[in-house]
Amino acid sequence: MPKFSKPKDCQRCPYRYGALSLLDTKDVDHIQDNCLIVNFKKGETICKQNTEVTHALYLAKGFVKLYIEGKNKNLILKLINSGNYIGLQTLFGDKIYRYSVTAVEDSMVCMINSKFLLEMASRNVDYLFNITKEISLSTNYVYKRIIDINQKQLRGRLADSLLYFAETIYKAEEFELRLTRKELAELSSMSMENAVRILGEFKKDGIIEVKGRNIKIVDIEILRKLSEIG
Amino acid sequence: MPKFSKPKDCQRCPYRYGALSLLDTKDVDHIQDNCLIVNFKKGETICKQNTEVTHALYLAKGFVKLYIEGKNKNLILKLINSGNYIGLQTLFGDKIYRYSVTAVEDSMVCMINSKFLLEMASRNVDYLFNITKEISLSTNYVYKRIIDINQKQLRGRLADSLLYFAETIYKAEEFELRLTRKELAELSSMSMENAVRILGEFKKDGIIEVKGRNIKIVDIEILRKLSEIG
DNA sequence: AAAAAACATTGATATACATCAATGTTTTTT
DNA sequence: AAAAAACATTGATGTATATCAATGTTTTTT
Repeated sequence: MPKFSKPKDCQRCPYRYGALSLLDTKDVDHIQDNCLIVNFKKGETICKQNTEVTHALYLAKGFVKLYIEGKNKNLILKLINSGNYIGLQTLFGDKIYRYSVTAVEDSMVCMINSKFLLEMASRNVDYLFNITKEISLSTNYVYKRIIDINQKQLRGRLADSLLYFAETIYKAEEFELRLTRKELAELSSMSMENAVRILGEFKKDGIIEVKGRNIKIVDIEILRKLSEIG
Repeated sequence: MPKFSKPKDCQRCPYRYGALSLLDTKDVDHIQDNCLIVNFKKGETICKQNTEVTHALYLAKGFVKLYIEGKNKNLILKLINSGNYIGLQTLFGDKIYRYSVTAVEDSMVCMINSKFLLEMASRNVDYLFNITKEISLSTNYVYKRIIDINQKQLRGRLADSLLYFAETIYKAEEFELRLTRKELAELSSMSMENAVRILGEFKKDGIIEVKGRNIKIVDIEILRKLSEIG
């Protein structure tokens, strides 16, 4: 079960949001007053699709997956590392979560009263500008995803996922995938069986090395090519 | 070929953007100074995927399609009626169009220098707030599209498109579809042949009436059900 | 008004992918 | 340490959908 606590000192918090520097001391203190720290254990749900948005969610520590729940299967839209807000656009849109977020690893989330955050944003142009930028970039990413899902086939999509890990999530060509095969499949928009099969193919072809959840990318250029041809 | 002209009086323009009222007279005049009106004929490209964003595009008059160009086929993400900005998030993101926009009907577009618009937005919180809201809502829409494409099958997706026309675009259950069958297919993420086939099925089942590009929805409830079950 | 081009329709065929099924491996629980 | 549950792998089968092909209709061009 999630454990709650109040933040002590946001100003000097090692996990604090970069753009907090755009606010003056008083506003940061206000955030602190309107914030609750919640700790989630691996597998716990941080927010649930179709429910009302009452707080802005800032991922201070941990690793989470953001996914859309479909009838039979889910689609993992992105993985989020610490130091980022989770889905800002829901705050400004119609205030209903379009997705669910679950902790892939134990995570610490700062929940900031959304009404308060909006009010504060509407007083601080620089801060709002920064948020708008983030929303925009994340929208661009969804544009990329939608066309990849729509047009690439299995190999191209799995290559995309592997590149996503190497270039965006782990920033390394060797990493321990912290996802199950099923989750890898949900990220790549395919069945779990096919994710396994193609992982095997890539391994056989010497593009990657796989040992359980440890993956090493041997030939990233081929992956890039596979991603490109789709 | 597009015809250029300078706006005469944005303040009293019948096609002007609703949120212009959030700006003072001086800023509206500034917009006017930094704006160019361009008329596009049906079929002409308004902006092209992967090119640099230099202007904000406001659709004053007309009807356009916004689509992502893939290798073999395109995906129409949305249709845009007059009175709306076209893809605001590109202004705040990395300034590269993630999509192309083409006039479905003759259209009049106000092109506002993007640097100027950003500068002005960063001085007018209310205006920026309004823009952020629009970006957010449009992102939510893409979230919906991505899951529909990913999980629904042909019938469900075509039902979605028909409901989109009836509820959002034409706001009527009888309308002249201003798209070709190929475009309808690109909007519904399927082959043109299947779009035709399923349209035929729906007709045979008495759900819609079709005569060329004229469509009348007879039983919208069944469409809603088809959309829901996917 | 004729010719050309674009658009629309329908059936037959091919295929990428999911689903099903059986079995093995690892992790968690008791 | 044993049992149960979750996770992973591989092959066989089924199916939704794209592609191919042929033909008809409408629109545009000359």
